[in-house]
Amino acid sequence: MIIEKPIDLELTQLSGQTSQPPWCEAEGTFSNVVDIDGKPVIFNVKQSGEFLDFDYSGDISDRQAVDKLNYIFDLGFDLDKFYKYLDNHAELEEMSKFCNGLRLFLAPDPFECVISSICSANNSIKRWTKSISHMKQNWGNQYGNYYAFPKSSDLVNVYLDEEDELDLSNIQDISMCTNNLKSCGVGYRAPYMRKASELFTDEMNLQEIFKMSYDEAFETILKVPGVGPKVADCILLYGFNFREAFPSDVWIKRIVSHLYFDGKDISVAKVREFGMEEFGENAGYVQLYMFHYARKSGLMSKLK
DNA sequence: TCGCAGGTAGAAC
DNA sequence: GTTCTACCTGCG
Repeated sequence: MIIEKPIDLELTQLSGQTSQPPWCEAEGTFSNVVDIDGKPVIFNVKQSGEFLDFDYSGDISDRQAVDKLNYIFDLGFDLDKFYKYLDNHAELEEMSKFCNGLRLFLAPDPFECVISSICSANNSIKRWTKSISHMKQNWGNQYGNYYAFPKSSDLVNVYLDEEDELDLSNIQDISMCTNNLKSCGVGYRAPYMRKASELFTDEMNLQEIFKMSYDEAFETILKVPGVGPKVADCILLYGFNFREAFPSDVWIKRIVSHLYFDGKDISVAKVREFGMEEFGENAGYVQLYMFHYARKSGLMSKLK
C-alpha cells in the first residue's frame, strides 16, 4: 500500500533522531515491530517514487496501520508549506535543497524515546543506537526477527553493572555477568536509565505528557534523572510531537551562531530561546533541517 | 598511548 | 543566576 505523502525514507531513517535507532534495513526495505493497542504489528516500509510503500502483518485494520505510519513518519506535516517558509528566510533558504523529504521520525513508544534520548546525551549516534539495540535484544519481547523495546517495569529489575549483578544474583563469575545496563555500553548513564524506569513504573504516566502544554511538559520531563534541556527537547519533539521544541546542542549553537550572530559565541540556553522565539511552530523542523544541512553542505566541518 | 568529543549533575563561584 | 568539572566510551 502506498501513502501519497512525499518523504525521503532513508534520509529520515538515518538522520539520527533520538526517538529510536533506525529500523532493520534490507535492500531498501525498513522493518520493525510496533505495538498497536497492545498488539504486535510488523511493518515493512520502502520508498516508492516520492512516497512511502508498506505492508504489515498483525491483527489490525488497514486504517490502523496507515494511522500509525502517518504518526511515526509525521506524514501529516505539510512539507511544501514548510519549504515555502524556509525559502522566505534568507538564512534558511538553502536547506530544503539539501534535506528534501526529511521528516520527523517519531517514537511509537515514548518510553523508548526517553531512554534513547538519555543515552544520546554526550554520546555519538553510532554508540547510542548500538546501546538501544542491545537493550532491546536483552530485555525486549521478540517478534519474528524484531525486538520491541522493554517496558519500564522490565528495566527496573535490570542490574546496573557487573559488580551489581555479581553481588545481587546467583552468578559467581564476573565474566558471566551480562544482564546489566552497563554491558550495553551506556556508561555512567546506567543509573539515570534505571531511575527513569522506576519513575515511569511507579509515579509518572508518560501518556499524560501528550495532554500538557509545551512549557508544562518541558518542566515535567526535566525532572527525570539524566534529562537536561537538550534531552528534554529531544524527548518532546521526537517522542511527543511538540514541534515548537528547539533541541539545542553544541552543533546547533555553532550553526545558529554562524547564520544569525556573525559567529559570536552564545550560550546553548540562549540559542534555545532564540530558536523558539524565531521559528515558533516550525522550531523542531528547522532544528532538524539545520543539522542535516550543516552535515551535507560541508558547513559542519567548516565550523569545527 | 592518550587526547578529544559530547550533555548532565552537582558543586563552586 | 552562571560557570566549572567529572562522568564512560569509541574513535583518531
